[in-house]
Amino acid sequence: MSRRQYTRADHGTDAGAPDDAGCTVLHVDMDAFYASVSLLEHPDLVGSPVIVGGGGTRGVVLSATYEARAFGVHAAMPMARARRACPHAVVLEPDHARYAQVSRGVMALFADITPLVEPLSLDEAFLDVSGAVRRLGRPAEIAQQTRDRVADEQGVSCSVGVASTKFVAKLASGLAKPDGLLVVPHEQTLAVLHPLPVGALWGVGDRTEETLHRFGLRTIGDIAHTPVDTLRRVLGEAGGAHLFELAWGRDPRSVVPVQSERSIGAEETFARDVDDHDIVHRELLRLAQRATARLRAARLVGRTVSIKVRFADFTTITRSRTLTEATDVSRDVYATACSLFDGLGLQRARLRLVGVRIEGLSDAGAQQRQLLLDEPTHGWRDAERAVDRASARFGAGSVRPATLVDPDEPPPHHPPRTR
DNA sequence: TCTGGGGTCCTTTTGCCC
DNA sequence: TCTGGGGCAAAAGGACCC
Repeated sequence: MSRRQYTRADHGTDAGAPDDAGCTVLHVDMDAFYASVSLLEHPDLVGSPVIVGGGGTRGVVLSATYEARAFGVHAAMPMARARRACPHAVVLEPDHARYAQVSRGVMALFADITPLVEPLSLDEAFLDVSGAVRRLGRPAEIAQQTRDRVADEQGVSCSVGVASTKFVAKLASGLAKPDGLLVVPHEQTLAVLHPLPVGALWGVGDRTEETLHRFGLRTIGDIAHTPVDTLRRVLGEAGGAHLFELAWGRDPRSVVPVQSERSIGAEETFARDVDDHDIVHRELLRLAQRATARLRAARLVGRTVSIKVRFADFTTITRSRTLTEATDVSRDVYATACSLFDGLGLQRARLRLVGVRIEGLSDAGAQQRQLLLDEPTHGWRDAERAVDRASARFGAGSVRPATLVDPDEPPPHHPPRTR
C-alpha cells in the first residue's frame, strides 16, 4: 500500500485504443493488498471499512480498505490514531503466511506471461512484455489480461501502469488506482509528468519534498527546468542528477528478474521501553537466531554484523563490525551483536527497539572449503542445521536455547506425525 | 499524533596505507 | 623524521520504499 496518492491531469489514455507503441514495461500493483487478502477470509466485511495492523499498543496500519481510507486512514499511520479516525472500522491481525501464499500465486501468473518479472515486494512487480507481444497482443491488451487473471485466479484486484520506462509505469499504476489500467504513450510522458507534485517522484519522501519546497520547486516540471548543477548542490551528487533525469521521463533501468539479497535482518520493538541489559541480550539472541535461520534457508553467509538501537525518544543508532570470515552461525552473530551493544556503554538508557542485521552476503557454497578447516564452527553449523530441521517439523521455537525458555510456559504440544 | 518490520541506496566520516 | 594527501574500505547515519 503506497503512502501517497495522486490524481492525474487527464492526459493519459485508458484501455480504449491507447498508443502503446514501445510501452513494454508494465508495473502491476495490487490494490490494498493486505486488506484485500484478509477480506478473502472475511467475505462478510467486503464493502466496509477494515484496517489491517499490529494489535499491540505500538502497531501501525499495514493496509486499509478504500472504505477506511475515506476516513483518512493510510499505511504506516499509528494504529491508535487510525482507530480514532475511523472508530467503526473492523481491525484485523495481519496473516503474513496467507499474504505470501497469494503473492506466490500472483508472481507465478506473471511468470506465465513473461520470464522478465522483477518483484519489488509481495504486492508489486515490473513486467517487461516486449517478448510477449506476438503471443499475447499489444502491451495494453496484455495488461488487461493480467488484471483479469489476477482477479479470476486470486480473487483480488490490481492496477497496472503501462509505459516505456519503469518509473513512468510505476507512476501510471499509482494514477490508475484502484482497479484501473493506465497507458502513458511515450510522447505524452512529459504532459502527464510535469504537472504532478514533486512528491510523486519515486525516491522523493517527506524530507526531500520539504527541501524542494524550500527552493520553490513544487511540480516535477519545476525540477525539469532547474539546472542540474543546482539540483546536485541541493540534493547531493547522485540524487540531484537522478531526479533531473526522472523529471524528463528518462529512466535507463531495465527490468531485472531475481535480484540477490544484500542483507538479512530482524528487529523488534518492545511492548514497553526496556533498560535491563539481560532482556536486551536475550532479545539479541532471538533476533540473531531468526536472521541466521533465514540466512541458512537461503544458503547464504554474511561478513558484516550490524545492530540497531532505537531509544525511547526515537533517535536511532547503528553499530557494525566486519568479521574475518563470513558466517551463518547464530552463535557468532549473537556474540558480535552483544559485543557491539556492550561497547555502547549504555547505563540505564530506555530502549524502544533493537535489531540485528547481516550484510555483505555471499553464497554459502563458496565458503565450504574454509569451514571444513574450522572444526569448532563446523560443529555449531551442524547443530544449528539440526535445529532448523526440528523447527521445520515441530514448529518454530520447538528447539531453542535454555535462556529463551519461559519456566512458566506449559510443555509444547507436538503435532501428530504426518506419515 | 506518536511513530512496525523488512529492506535498499547514498553520503559523510574515519582510519589506514602508502 | 614529519607532514600532506590520495585512495580505499569500513563504519555510521539517514532518507526512502512497501
